[in-house]
Amino acid sequence: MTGATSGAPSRSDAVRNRRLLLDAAAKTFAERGVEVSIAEIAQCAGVGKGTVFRHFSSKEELLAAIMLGMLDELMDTATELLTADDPGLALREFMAAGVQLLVRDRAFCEVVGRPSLQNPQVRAAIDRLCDAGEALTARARERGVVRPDLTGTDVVLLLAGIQHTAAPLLSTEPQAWRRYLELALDGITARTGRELPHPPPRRLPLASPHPDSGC
Amino acid sequence: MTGATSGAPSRSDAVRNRRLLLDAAAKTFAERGVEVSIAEIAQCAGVGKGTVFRHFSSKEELLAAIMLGMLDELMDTATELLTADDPGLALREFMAAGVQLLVRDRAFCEVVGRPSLQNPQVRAAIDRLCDAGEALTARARERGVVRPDLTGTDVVLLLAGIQHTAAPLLSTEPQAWRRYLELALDGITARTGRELPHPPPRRLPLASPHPDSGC
Amino acid sequence: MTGATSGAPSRSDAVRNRRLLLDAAAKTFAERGVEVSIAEIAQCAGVGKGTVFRHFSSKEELLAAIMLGMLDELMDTATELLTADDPGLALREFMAAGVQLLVRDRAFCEVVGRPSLQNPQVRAAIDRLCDAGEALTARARERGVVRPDLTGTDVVLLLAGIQHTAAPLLSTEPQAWRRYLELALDGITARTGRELPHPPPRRLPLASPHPDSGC
Amino acid sequence: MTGATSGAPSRSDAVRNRRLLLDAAAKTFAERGVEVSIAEIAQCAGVGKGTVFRHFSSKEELLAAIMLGMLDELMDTATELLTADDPGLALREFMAAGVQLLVRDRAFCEVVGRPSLQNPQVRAAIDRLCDAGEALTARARERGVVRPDLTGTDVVLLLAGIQHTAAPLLSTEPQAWRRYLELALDGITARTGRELPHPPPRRLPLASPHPDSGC
DNA sequence: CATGAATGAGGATTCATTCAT
DNA sequence: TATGAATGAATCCTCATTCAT
Repeated sequence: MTGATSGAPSRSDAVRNRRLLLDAAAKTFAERGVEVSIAEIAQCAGVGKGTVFRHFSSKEELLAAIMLGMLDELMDTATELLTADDPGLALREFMAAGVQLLVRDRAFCEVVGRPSLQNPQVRAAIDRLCDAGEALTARARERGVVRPDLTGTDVVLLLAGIQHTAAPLLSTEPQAWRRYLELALDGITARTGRELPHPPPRRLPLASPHPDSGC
Repeated sequence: MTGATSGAPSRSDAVRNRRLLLDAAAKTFAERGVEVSIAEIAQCAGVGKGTVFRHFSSKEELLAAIMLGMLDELMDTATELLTADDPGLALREFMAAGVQLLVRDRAFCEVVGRPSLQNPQVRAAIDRLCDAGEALTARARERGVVRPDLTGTDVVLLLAGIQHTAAPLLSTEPQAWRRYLELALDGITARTGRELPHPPPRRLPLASPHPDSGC
Repeated sequence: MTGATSGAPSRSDAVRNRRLLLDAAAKTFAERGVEVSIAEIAQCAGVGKGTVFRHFSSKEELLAAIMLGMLDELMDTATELLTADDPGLALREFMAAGVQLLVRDRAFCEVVGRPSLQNPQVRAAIDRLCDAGEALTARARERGVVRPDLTGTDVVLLLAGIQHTAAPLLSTEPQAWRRYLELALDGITARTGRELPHPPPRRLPLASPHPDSGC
Repeated sequence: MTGATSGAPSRSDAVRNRRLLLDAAAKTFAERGVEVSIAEIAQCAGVGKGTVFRHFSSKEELLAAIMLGMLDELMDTATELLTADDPGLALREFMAAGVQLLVRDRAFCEVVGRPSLQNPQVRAAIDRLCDAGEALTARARERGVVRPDLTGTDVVLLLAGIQHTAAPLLSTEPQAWRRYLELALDGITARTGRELPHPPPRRLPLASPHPDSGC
């Protein structure tokens, strides 16, 4: 349920430390991005650096665990919203929840579409999220409240896009994302008759958009 | 017009090296982001590390020079489009140009809304770009082809948002951004009668969207 | 008493390494001056560079720790001598101890009156040393064995002066400083009736004697 | 006469550049010490870096040339004073001149007793200076105005010692050296009956007082 | 000759990760 | 098991010196 990557420890203090660590890491990553040092996270959690590596074999893995937690959280929201009465409203609420998550978490933003996403479990979680997004979208499509060629993956991708649109404003206008969410909603509900130009994505390929290349 | 930050050298070999350097840096930053080391850029340019610092007194300044070049390029596009016949089409073309620029350059994406933006010249260039965006938007607003409360800053912000939306797809679908540009255009041209929820931004504040905080 | 700047580590290996480090740094600084690289000190101590920075957060701090140790040592000598029977002899012994310390340590010489002295703890230690010097001098003045306008700060300043006078000879004549100490003692015990020309210093201002200036 | 180390150039612009360079280097070394970069000296002289190396094959050599100039200047003073009426006053004036030279020149201070002094021409100039100092001292000794075992080398060494004694005060009390010059004069004129403890130096050995040693 | 561009060794410092206690 | 000490690769940057223009 938690998306733990390492086998969950059994001793109670270990369990407690893992919790402490995840909370501290989540908070620190959220505030300062993926660049925070392990030392800082450890200090924030009140444990030694060694303990971090006992629970997570690398920084990468710790980051993945945090990201998984957030994805799972959003996934839960999506699942709940699947049973909502108004599919259009449900979609809007899903998007609002997703954007808010991103807005509150700097690392989450940095990770989306980046190498860390190569982690298989994170990939799987995103796939599940896209599926849930698709389910929400399908309901909205059926009701005709969104354009017919909109996919769940589009919706998930838009979350990051909306956050990123608002990003430069957020420090002074923490709610500015609502403006761009609204704009996006107007975009996806527009019935223009025209199809969107590029074939709809089904799944995220998850490779870096700017792959390395020799010189 | 050129956006050069350091005085251009006059000797032919220096000019050539500076060109080599800017090209290598642009290419490397574009592909790998702002994290690439100076050593790598130097190697890519076929010069010594010291030469980089002869031309640009710090990594920051080199990055700023590249960014300024790109911003100026986009600015030029905007200026040209200001005299186009169809204001709606002009706006679309401006946005397409901007998104394409971002799509091709990882560093450019990373720099937008981030600490590097603190560089005064880059800030000024972005302000100019927002002004140009506003001019383009104003013309479109007057013709009624975009919603009345859309600003030039909205438009500039959307560039990064659209790029970011498509980012995870770009390595396999390099043109995917067109899909989200279209979606955004549908959003900004929608005449819903409703105002967008958050007051429109006039200028970018340029502080980090995720300010540090203690633990 | 110990003059440690960083909290002393508790683990036995760390304590040992810190000792190794301080000894190596003291020795290397003493022999080669403040310019020695951290790498060299680390190698001399048989530890990695990182270990140096674990114990001392910067080269400056390491240097300060060494200097503080020496100043404290001299301070202890001064304190002991304060209870000696013969105030004149006590002053002489204090000066001999101080000059010897300087003679043995190149970095200590370089640090006196130089920017490193900006370190608040080192400044404070020097102030304390001047106070102790003043106490010793006061006793000698009362007995009439030194000129009436001689201050403790004069005495402390003379330590460096005497060392520096002898410096060029020391490699071939390690005891040459005794000659100039004697000369200085004759100077400070002289009862000429004339006052020394410049008002006596009370405390060391500690700014660089050759401040920068443009060209 | 100038102590040039490189053959004096013949073309008039080269002569002029050499002069410019020496003046700029003297000024810059004086103010900032031996650590100033060649680039800065070149800029201060208004010439290119290459020109510095055309005239002086290394920074070391440039420094030596400056030092030679100063030593020659002091030497000239000494020579003049040899014909003065009052040998005691002459010695005092020589010492005052020497200390003032040091006080005004940070590099000169740094160089005395340091590796740069290994330069043969500088060594020779110092030897000559010691000889001149000895001549002045001899006259004073004959008149009985200085202690009988004082040598010219003692006197020269004392110049640096006096400057160094006053060094920490000089930025706030530029004339403080006069206090310590007086103290030194009282020391060397004292007729205690006792001989100074260490055999008088005849010549300066000029090796670093803190020779390197392996670890 | 004069210039200043290019070089690259060297220096301080950071940080993920390993490992002895 | 938890700790934090040790490590060393990697990074940005400086500067004396060389050399093409």
